[in-house]
Amino acid sequence: MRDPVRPSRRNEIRQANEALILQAAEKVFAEAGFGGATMQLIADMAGLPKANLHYYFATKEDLYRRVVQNIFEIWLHAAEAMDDASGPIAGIGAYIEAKMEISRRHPDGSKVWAYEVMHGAPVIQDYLETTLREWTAGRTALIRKWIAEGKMAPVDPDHLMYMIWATTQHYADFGHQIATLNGGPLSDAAWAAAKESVKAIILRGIGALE
Amino acid sequence: MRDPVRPSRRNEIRQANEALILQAAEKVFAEAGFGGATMQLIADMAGLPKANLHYYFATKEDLYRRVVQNIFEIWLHAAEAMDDASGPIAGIGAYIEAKMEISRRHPDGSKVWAYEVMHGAPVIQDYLETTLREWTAGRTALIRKWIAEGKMAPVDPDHLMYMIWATTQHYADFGHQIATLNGGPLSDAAWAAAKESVKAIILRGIGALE
DNA sequence: CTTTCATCTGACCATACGGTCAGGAAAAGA
DNA sequence: TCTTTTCCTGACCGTATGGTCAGATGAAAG
Repeated sequence: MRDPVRPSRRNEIRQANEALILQAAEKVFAEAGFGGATMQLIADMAGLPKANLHYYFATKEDLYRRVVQNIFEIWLHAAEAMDDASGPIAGIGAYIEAKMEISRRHPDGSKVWAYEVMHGAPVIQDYLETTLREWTAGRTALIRKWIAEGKMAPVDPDHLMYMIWATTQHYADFGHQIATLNGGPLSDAAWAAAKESVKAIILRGIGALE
Repeated sequence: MRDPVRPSRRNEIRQANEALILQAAEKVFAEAGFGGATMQLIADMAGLPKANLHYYFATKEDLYRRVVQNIFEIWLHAAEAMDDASGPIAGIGAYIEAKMEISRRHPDGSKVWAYEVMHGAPVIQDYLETTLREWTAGRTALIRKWIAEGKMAPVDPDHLMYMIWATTQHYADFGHQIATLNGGPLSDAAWAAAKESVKAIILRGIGALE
């Protein structure tokens, strides 16, 4: 009997190729949208024959769905720092930092998500209605608690979340526009300044005290 | 000689059909992206034969370019209220209100712009480098002036603009996600609350005093 | 070695796409 | 009315796309 924990050579091949394809697909979907992306382009970027893609992912939609799910899970994890915090300055500050860092490291995933939602979320509507809804309810409850404890001003928690999502993801989704206005991609220092600007305005804007 | 001011019957036809096609195109491009949109879909939505579209717009790209230019000009005009103001509370407040209203009235245009920028601005790169750059420089100069006059906190004007753009356009681009979390489209009251929330957080966040 | 099964791939197919074109219909001018 | 110009459209074309499949290749099991 084979040990399922220690991956066999075959499992290694499968995992490596799926990761390779997903990485290429994320980039192509981000650059061209679902309709503009072609399996041939993704195959070329992954360095594999097109037929091989269809061996691992039955259809273009399957592949796209996996890419969207990836970024969604990354975002969900970003809020863990928020839950452990005792107040908005630490909690929301850490969440903003985490989201900004994701925008910097995974701009393509962010774009694919934006593309998906903008077009009516045809493949992840169920996620929005279940996982994201519950997730948001939990975080807005935490914000309401902080408001009740007098740790921040009585702002609408939903609109606050939208502002955080919008602003942090803007640095990924509209990175090209920002780079053009900036005269080139943001440097390390410029990214740090962006983080601080966003944190400063939002934390002051919600009257965070602790 | 024909009077060029009073439009002839032919000019009426041309103007009406171009507007009809542009309206349909904006919707289809917003729903499907450039690659996912088809001339046939746009034609069906406009109620015209596909060949008729090619009579008014030579190529799909020409049509797309016109749609993108439309929303860009609408946005540029939205800042006029800002220029006339004597301080950030009136100026930035009015600008946010105007941008929010556009997100509500022209969500499709906003999505097409987002799509275009996200994919590297292939058809409006020159606009970003010229018109938008100058426009932004003018507005950040105004903000710097207000800061120098002690009318607001010394925030980075560029990142403030990004935050305003990101947040206001989020209500258009991610309107579907917001509607899902909200349990349906935003009501008139909910839109008003959103406007007030955004204005309150940002104006407090930049320490606006006048 | 033999068998088995996952992995891989060139060649192929039906479909749908953007765009063209010849010629008809309608409006404007003479 | 006759001519000219614009407007309109069904039919068509070359191309590119997502997806299929038979069969080759390579790894593991007996």
